[in-house]
Amino acid sequence: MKANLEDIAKAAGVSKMTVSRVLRGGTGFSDETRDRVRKVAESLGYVPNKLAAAFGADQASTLVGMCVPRLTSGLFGHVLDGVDRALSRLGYQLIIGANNHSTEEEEAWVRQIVSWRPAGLILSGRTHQPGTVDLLRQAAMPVVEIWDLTTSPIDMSVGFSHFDCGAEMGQHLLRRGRRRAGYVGALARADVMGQARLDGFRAALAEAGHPLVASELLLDMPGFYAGLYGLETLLSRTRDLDVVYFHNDEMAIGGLAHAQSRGIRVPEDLGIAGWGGMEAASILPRRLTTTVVPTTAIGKAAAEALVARLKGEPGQDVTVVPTRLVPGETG
Amino acid sequence: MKANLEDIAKAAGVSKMTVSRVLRGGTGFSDETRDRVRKVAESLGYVPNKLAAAFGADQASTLVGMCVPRLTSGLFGHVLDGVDRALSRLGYQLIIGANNHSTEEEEAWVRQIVSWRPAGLILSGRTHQPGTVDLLRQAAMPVVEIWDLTTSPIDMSVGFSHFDCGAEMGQHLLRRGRRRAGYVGALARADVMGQARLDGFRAALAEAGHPLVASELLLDMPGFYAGLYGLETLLSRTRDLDVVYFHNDEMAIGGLAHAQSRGIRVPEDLGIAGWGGMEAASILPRRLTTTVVPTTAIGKAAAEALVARLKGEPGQDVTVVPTRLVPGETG
DNA sequence: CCTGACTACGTTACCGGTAAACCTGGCAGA
DNA sequence: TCTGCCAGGTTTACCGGTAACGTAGTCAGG
Repeated sequence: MKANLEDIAKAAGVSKMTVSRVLRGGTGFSDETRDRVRKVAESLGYVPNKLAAAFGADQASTLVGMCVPRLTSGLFGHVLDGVDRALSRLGYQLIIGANNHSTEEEEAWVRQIVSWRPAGLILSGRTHQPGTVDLLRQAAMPVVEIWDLTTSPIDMSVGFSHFDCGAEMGQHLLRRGRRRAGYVGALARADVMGQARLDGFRAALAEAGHPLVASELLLDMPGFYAGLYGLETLLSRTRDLDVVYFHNDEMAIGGLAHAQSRGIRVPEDLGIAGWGGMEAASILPRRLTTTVVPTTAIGKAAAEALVARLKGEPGQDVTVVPTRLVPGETG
Repeated sequence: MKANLEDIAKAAGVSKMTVSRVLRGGTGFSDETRDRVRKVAESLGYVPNKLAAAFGADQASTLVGMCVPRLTSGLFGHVLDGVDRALSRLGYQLIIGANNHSTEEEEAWVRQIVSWRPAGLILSGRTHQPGTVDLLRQAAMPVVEIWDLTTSPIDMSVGFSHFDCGAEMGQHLLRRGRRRAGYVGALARADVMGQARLDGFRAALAEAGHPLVASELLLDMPGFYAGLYGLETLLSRTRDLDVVYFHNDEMAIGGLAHAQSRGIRVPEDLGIAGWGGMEAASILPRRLTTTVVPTTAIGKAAAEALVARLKGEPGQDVTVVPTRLVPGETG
């Protein structure tokens, strides 16, 4: 990388400050100067140095950090997409990381990223290490917590309540006449948001006087196989269930596959419900009963909240992005 | 962000160079000095400034850029995951972007990222704008092109041949006795890699004397619905097919759903084959015939090739990561 | 006792931008 | 004619690190 502002300045016969102003589209130069500088910059193949710019100005870089639980989650892929579209349009660059549902890994990541002095951060979830929160508050950095809503965010929050998702599904299944519900989940210890859905589900059932009969929590990635084996295990312990709520749609589809292989009729013998709203779920022979999460909208809203804060525009600290329970033909 | 090296230096009664050496774990200081400096840094809540470090050293930052076609693709989620795990373990940070299968968008992204002077880049595909290639060659930056193999990479390449994938599937279906094949794809104009698979498929069929009968290329995201409608459209034009090859597994599953809804028996009336190896495909009542792509392995290999280059270790320029055709029960 | 090597630091000069203060010539108005 | 102002610049002083080099003190060996 050879050419810098000074090289251009010399070649164009102006000072490097003038070059800086021209290339950043400021004012205080004639049209001829502007054209000459631009031409020289072009011919020298000048590539701006954001490192120096962000460092020198000692403020607002155009880096934004985003930390998600897992990069392999289809849902978070859409959230990332929403964030990326909104930010790249405005000239920001996105640094990502995965915390594997661990607040310790999240803290390590945050420390790395903060040392790049980013314009802002987007974190997933409302649970963080105390040190993470201290660091971010002290740095007075714009932070958006997404996915799981909190009324007392570090800075801003965009999302919905996982507890309410679980409760709503519980109420729905009760209205459909289900009385003996089970639950199949995964990553039990680490995934606080899945846990919150289970808590909400359990609470809704208990309140109606038909408490959760059994649950199976696997220490595994929440995918198709986990759903399949999870339902198999659950049914081997307790045959007497009339509906099973799954951690997410992938697991629910795994559960459907297991039911089909055992000749269990869905929804006659057993109801099945998922969570997340993956596209595959809506195209099954029987549409999956699930909760659709507006993933891209959350990403977009988070990015916009962050940018509004950066520009000093007023914006609300907490943005609720509603989920939608979609009654299918499986529960 | 208040404390910097100088603050620590003053508080510890040493020069800031000594603080720099201590905090970076170098040599040239006594144990007492080390302990004192560390203690002071801790107590002041010092957060290193990588911006200044990368700028001052005027060389290799710990940023790595990665550009994928779409962030919503399940396959690329796994590639990202492989890259992220390998890089974050070594202290690198990942900047991502999506090019939407457009080399123009890719070039815009590359220009943005190069101005951060990253340690290296990972790009998807072998097709780039001439300006992109010039820029990268001139910057002498380590670059790994992944996904579609090329024998003449900008710098390094990790992947497999999409043409060969298509050809192999063509040969497989011919061996299974299929003679009248169709193809359903998406994003026809922009997705050169999907196009390469089609080319390979077409070539294999033609060579065997049973050329492709019909194809349907949708200008849409390659998802379940596109597969469903694509097959419907294809069959409305040409009923006389005995197998259909799809752009990817998601579309193939959409195709399966359409076949089921129309009472078309798979594989008796119609064979169906996909590509990619998504987990869902292997759990269908009838396992999908598809090509499994080692996504995570490609990400890992790309990251490792990049790091090897950065450390000056010898490594091969082209790494072939083989795909695996998995004969299922649908084709 | 002098020399040379080694340890444990300190000093200085940058890296490539940006902000802010500072020039300067020409022209309008008093 | 003098003054003030404005367009169109230039100059200077950083930002927070790092590399390269300088230097005082110590110690062993000849």
